[in-house]
Amino acid sequence: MPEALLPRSRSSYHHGALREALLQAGRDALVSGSAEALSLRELSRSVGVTASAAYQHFKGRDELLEALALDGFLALKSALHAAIQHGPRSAPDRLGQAYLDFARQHPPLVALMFRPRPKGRGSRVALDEALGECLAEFVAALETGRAARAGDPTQVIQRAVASWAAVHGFAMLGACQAFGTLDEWMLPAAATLMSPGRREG
Amino acid sequence: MPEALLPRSRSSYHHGALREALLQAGRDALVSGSAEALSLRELSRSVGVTASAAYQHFKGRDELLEALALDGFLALKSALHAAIQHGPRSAPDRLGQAYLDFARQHPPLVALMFRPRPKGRGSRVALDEALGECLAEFVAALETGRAARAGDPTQVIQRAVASWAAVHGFAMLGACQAFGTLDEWMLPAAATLMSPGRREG
DNA sequence: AGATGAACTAAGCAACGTATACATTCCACT
DNA sequence: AGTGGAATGTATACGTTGCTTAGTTCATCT
Repeated sequence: MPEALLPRSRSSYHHGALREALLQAGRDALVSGSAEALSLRELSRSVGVTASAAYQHFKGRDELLEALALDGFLALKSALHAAIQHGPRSAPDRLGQAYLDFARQHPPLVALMFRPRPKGRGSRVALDEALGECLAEFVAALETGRAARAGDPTQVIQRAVASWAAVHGFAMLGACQAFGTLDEWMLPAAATLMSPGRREG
Repeated sequence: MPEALLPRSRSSYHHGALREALLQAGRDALVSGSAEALSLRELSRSVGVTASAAYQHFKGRDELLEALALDGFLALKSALHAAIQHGPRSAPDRLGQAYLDFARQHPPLVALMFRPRPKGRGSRVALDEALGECLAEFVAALETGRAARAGDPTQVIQRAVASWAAVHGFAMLGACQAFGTLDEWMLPAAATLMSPGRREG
């Protein structure tokens, strides 16, 4: 645990980095528990602070969850970016694998990131931005293949979203443990969908 | 509202069909609100009964949610079954369309149905059964094409799950309103993924 | 008629999210 | 250095939630 997230001194009145400490506690909680079970009071308690203190940094529980979701998208983007840089197999394959790994390692986080949005909330621009950056990684992965470069830009994006949807579907079905764990054939099937230029056997 | 869901008489002590009334109230609540926001107390209140009464029919809130999820899977199965029976275009296309329609019409329900399962809960056999019946509809849709019949059974199922994952991914990305609404190209792209024998222009 | 068990009510507990009022600490200006 | 205001924390309280326990009413069976 980085020192910066601890109170500056044992008896310090001010925490010093409460917002980040709360987010870190939230990340930790999301490793094993669902976002629904995440309690603002318990988070505050775990960092040694009153519940009301959290309201200095978040408008409420929902805004904290939104911050955690944004955090998750940034982490996902990093993971995808790292995956397509180098390694065996094709870039789309590596991207898909990285996506499924991420989803398998943080199921509650992914559920939080992609939960249905309440009707007319237009205030999620930061989330949409991060979403766009993730899409850019899909585009980048597809553009490493020469075939994809031929299509016009909108078609490239369309293919990127299709790829995203495919791996995301596998990730979600895997997370809810439909059909046991899909591990045996999930990965090859997902890879198949990820590479639109080829067909399986 | 069917008469069977109403109390037998105005001053009746016993409700008479409380379990189904609670489920119906839950379905109604899931039309506009998330499962997280669903309150057992408010549900009971809305059907004119004390909260404790619900515990005669469900072990707790979670079991009620599970019953609603099961209900959702049965509804989904019916929708898929009806879709592949007849209509224009191919059966897989119709199935995919029906799936996306269902997801768009009941986003909170779908989120509940496919939420990540808590680790070692083995008591969801009914849910797994309904899941299997939905998968059967995907298999049936794919088997209307002659190409799919050639593969061995495990490969057919693999293709069915791949199709499911593809449309499900689109449904989820659509539900969380990534990229605005994906309507413009979501459907054709999804249809592309659903029909593994063809490729888009 | 009397008993038995299912379905409900009443009352109460701990925990939650949130709002308000107050206390403390830090920063910037003089 | 001293001071005032903003930032950041505490204390407390309100209403709601899930759930438990103990009592009440009803239907049914012998």
